[in-house]
Amino acid sequence: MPRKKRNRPNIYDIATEAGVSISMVSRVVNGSGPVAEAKRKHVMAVLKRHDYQPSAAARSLARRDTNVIGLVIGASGAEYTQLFANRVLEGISACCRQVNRNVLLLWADRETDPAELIQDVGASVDGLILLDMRYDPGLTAALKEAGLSAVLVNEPSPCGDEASVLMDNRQGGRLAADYLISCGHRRIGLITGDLRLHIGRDRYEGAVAALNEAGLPCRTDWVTDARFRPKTARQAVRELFANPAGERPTALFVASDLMAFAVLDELRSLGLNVPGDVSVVGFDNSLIAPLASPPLTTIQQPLVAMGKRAAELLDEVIRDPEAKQTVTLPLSLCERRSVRQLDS
Amino acid sequence: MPRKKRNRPNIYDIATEAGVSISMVSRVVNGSGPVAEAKRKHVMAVLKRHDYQPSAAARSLARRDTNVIGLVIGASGAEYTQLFANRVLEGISACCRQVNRNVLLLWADRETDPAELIQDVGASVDGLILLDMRYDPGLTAALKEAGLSAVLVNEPSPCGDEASVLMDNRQGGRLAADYLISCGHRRIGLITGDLRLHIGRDRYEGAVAALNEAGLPCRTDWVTDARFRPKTARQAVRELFANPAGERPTALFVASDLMAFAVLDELRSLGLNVPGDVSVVGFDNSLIAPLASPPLTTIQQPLVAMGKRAAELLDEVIRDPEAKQTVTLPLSLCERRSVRQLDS
DNA sequence: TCTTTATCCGCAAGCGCTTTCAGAGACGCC
DNA sequence: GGCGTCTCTGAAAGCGCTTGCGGATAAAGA
Repeated sequence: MPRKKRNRPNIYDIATEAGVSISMVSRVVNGSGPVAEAKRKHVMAVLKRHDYQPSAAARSLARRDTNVIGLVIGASGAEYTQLFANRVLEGISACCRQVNRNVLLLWADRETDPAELIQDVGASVDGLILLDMRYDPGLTAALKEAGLSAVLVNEPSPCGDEASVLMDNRQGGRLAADYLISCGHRRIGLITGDLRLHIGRDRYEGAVAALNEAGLPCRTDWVTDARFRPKTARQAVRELFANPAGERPTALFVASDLMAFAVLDELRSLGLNVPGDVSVVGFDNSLIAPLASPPLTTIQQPLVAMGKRAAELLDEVIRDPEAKQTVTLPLSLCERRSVRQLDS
Repeated sequence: MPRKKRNRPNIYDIATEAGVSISMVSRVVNGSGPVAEAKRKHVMAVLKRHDYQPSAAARSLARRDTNVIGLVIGASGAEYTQLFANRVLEGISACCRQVNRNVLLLWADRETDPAELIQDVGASVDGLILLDMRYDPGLTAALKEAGLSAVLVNEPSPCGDEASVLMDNRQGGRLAADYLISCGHRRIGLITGDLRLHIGRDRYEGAVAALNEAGLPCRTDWVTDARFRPKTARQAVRELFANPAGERPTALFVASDLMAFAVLDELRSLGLNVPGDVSVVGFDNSLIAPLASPPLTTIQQPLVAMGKRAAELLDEVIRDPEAKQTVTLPLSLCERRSVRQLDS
């Protein structure tokens, strides 16, 4: 281990060269305390000249904070969950860069105990953003124990113990159904995600609400809980369109792109044309949506915005632990070519 | 800003309670220096009892290192590049966790100047892993300037200035072609990535080499440089199969899953069955591969392994900057259902 | 018993920065 | 001219940990 780079100038070097005390330099660097304008300029110049960069370690030690937040990415979902994680991360990163905060990456695979993880890194971060972690009461305890603030992303905090940022799945579901309705569809089928999960339930309820408000009955034989599983979704389609005699939906709202993808494929193999014979709108606007055939109209998650907001929120909560709140971001519609305008 | 959690016990607390000096505690914690076994045990017990966790900041300051590595993720590629980043990240994370090192996340969007970024974080990391960053000579300079070691992932270091971990695209291309050949295919078409990029070129050359070794001519009218663009790949397919009279390939090697996806779709709309009429193998084994219809046989990138290796390599390089080397990892075949065994 | 070595241990000097506190000028006022 | 009042500035005390070095203590050789 090389002893030290020791090339970087420290605060003493700067102070000496500028002919002032280190306190002076510190104040200039941090813009704290009163400093005569002339002197400030002068020190500033020396600072620039040397590309002075205060030692993060020393600063942390003196300030008793770290200027670092931890981002723990849960591996709760399947791979495609992580597909979303990226965008969120992008938002977080952008925000942190602005306020000059660093983000520590914590990967929580299935075996890692969240509490343990928190304890491990507790000393090296000011706060945590928990992404796609299944909530667990022990978590709140661990956080308190470590004296850390946290914000949950994509997971509500049951007792309001933590701040959280969510997307409005209900509104998303409503959006999808409303869109279909506005395109003239009256016979709309629902292939939902797992109704035992708030995420699946909300999307479903939103859609149903929209349907009801439009005076459209929600036929129970046209809704299937496919549990977010593409295979199950496929089967749902087969059942839905099995009977050539019976009445069929002209449009399907599918609660995830992944399922929608399978639905599209199944429809095709049934000889049904999309959007000619049946329209479909998905949910997520994941990377695969534009790749589908036809490109999938879907509901777009505000991923980057969620990341940004989470970072901001964490900032607030670190400053004032009582400021915790939960913010819910709206989704939007991303039109592509899987929905047909009915001109009836 | 709350003054301080100040609940965490520090080394003095431990020392006092154990009735020894802080040096003792430090030695026990770090397993350095000679310590009588009995005392060691005793101190250890106190340590456990309090869940003592040394302050990272203080330690960094004293040791003049940070125990943190930076992972800078370039946004060079499109979104789907980041799709891969995730897995690599998983590998890095796993490795770092083992050696108890932290990883700092640096997001380099298009506007961020790498050199500037390096200078910014230079003080807070011991080394850098550069993921999907286009190489640029200024980079080496910036690294040297900051006194940082680095390893490049997915990008060779032109002058060997940095360590790097790559995947063997050439071998991958060869693997794909060999597989097709072993399945009895003799008429094989190639839809390549951008041949001006090493990544596209290598995959192409590998395939050609395999073809040649099998005594199969590589018909120039059967290879198209589609530049990694799905649209262009589509068009290539149309041209390839336009003439019903002419001889057509029975199999296609497509240099990326994304293109392969488009190829599949185009073939379908041409009324061609996969794998009945034509077989296709992709490259990447991205998330979409299993979703294709039919599920895509493809070449699997050793993403997680690359991440692991990169982290290990960085460790070595930090320890001994002269130890830089470039390691190349092999790809493997991931069989699914888009290739047919010819029983001719 | 008296060195000599080996083995353990604690002292104290940092690491580079922040921040309190009190002192030093400068200024205006009575 | 003496005295508050301000405004700036520097000295110094940490923050919590590592580590070189010399002093104890114990074991061992003379």
